[in-house]
Amino acid sequence: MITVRFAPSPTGYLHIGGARTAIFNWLFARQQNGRFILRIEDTDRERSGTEMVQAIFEGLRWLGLDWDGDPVFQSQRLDIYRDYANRLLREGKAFRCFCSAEKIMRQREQAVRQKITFRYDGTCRNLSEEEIQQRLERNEPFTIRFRLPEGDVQFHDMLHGTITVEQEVLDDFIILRSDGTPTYHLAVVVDDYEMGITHVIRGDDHLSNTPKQVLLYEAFGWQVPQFLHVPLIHGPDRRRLSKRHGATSVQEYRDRGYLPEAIFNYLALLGWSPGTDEEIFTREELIERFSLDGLSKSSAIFDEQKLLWMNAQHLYRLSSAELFDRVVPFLAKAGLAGEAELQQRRDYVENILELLKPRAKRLTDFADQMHYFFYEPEAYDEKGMKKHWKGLETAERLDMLRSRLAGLENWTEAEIEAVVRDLAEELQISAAKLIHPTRLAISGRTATPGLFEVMALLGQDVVLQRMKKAVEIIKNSF
RNA sequence: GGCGCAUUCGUCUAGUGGCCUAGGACGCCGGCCUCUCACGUCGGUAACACGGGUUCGAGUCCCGUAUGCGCCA
Repeated sequence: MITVRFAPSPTGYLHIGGARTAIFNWLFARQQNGRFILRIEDTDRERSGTEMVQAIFEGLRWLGLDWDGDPVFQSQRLDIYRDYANRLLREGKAFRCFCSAEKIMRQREQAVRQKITFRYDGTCRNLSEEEIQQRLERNEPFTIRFRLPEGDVQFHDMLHGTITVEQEVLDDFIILRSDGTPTYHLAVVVDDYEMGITHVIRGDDHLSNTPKQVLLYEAFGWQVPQFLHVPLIHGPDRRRLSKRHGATSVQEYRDRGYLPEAIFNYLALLGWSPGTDEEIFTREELIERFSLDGLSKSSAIFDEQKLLWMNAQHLYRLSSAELFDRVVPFLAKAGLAGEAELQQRRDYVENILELLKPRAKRLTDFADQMHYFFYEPEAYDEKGMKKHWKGLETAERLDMLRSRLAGLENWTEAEIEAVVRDLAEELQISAAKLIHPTRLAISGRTATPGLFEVMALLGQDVVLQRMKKAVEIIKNSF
């Protein structure tokens, strides 16, 4: 059985790039009936507050990425890493290094100045037993360094193929810091081994680190997992996606009215292709279609335009009942109406939603477009007034239409339309000459869903009242 | 600076030596539909980084250069 993992560090939000890596792992696990485990890499953090971790969980849950078993916290495994470091020490595959951080820093700076690559010079590589004992007794702080073996390092990456790194570019790297905490390389190898990870699917920013990890696997005598390094996501300026590019956390997109299924779909297709022309997929379809060999090797730029389009696609596919549940919090937040009132008028709201659905791209688009379904217009589109309310004859026509509508017994879309079109014919004008002024009168806007649908939904009383008010306004403006 | 990885329309991508006068999608532009706005639909715009090879034939294989990204930080 395959086992994969997603191993974020708790930053207080789920990063878009991390989310995509998680999606690839999850898709692979679910398709293979394998396991998808979560590991929180919180050793480097001074403080990894529970809120920071909760934010990650929340983001994953929102995207529908459920994980198997309990998450593993590196911060609770410090003793384990120390034990493994000591094991390498005992076996002579690692050694204590008493060089101070300051000394190493100086050497590094000097290397930079001389434009040469810094490598640890091996000062403590072969200290005598006595010297080590003496310095230990003096309580000198030390790090544990891995003793770099002879020979080049080679490993296989499922995407990139065989990668060879010459021994010269590596050095005796630190695996345990002087404060007893592990470095990334040690922790990741120990954890992946203990968690039984079979496939390490992660961002290719880790590709350069992999040789060191392979060396550790070999030193421990463990089988190396399958590696697969996926390319990173970049911003429009081709740099690695970061805060500078605006929203980078899934939470921000959620708050901006994006659907989790749309983010999921978009991210899955960013760096992966099903090999066909289809683009809109549900999570289930993606599980079915996903394949590691559809992954692309080059980095992809995050294109919010396309995400927006995809969001609209998923929005449109939602039933009005589903849409209702999703959009209510946004309507309430925008102050359109309280959640209780919206629930009470559920049928009415769902009908409105149905009309607005093909016109919305985000959940946040609805509140504004729904305003006139809840409140009488206080202002009218200025350009619209100039264009559609010019002249007293408009008021006369509107008034005529109003009284005819008042006599309508069956307030339905079809009946309303018949009244409007008949009147237009009688007056020998185009129906548009009635439609546009009326639209402005009842919505205050020039752009709405089909007028007759809107009128039918609004109800006879409301429509007549608004038309009456508009007639007055037009008359008074002359 | 060293090393690693990458390079097809503005963007996401299809393409695994002849099916490629390079396909799809987003965006943009235009037409249709139409009561407006959207949706939808039809059409257009636009790319194999460059230079050498290999081959009867290269977007596809090899080498180099350039550029970008990443790691060492």
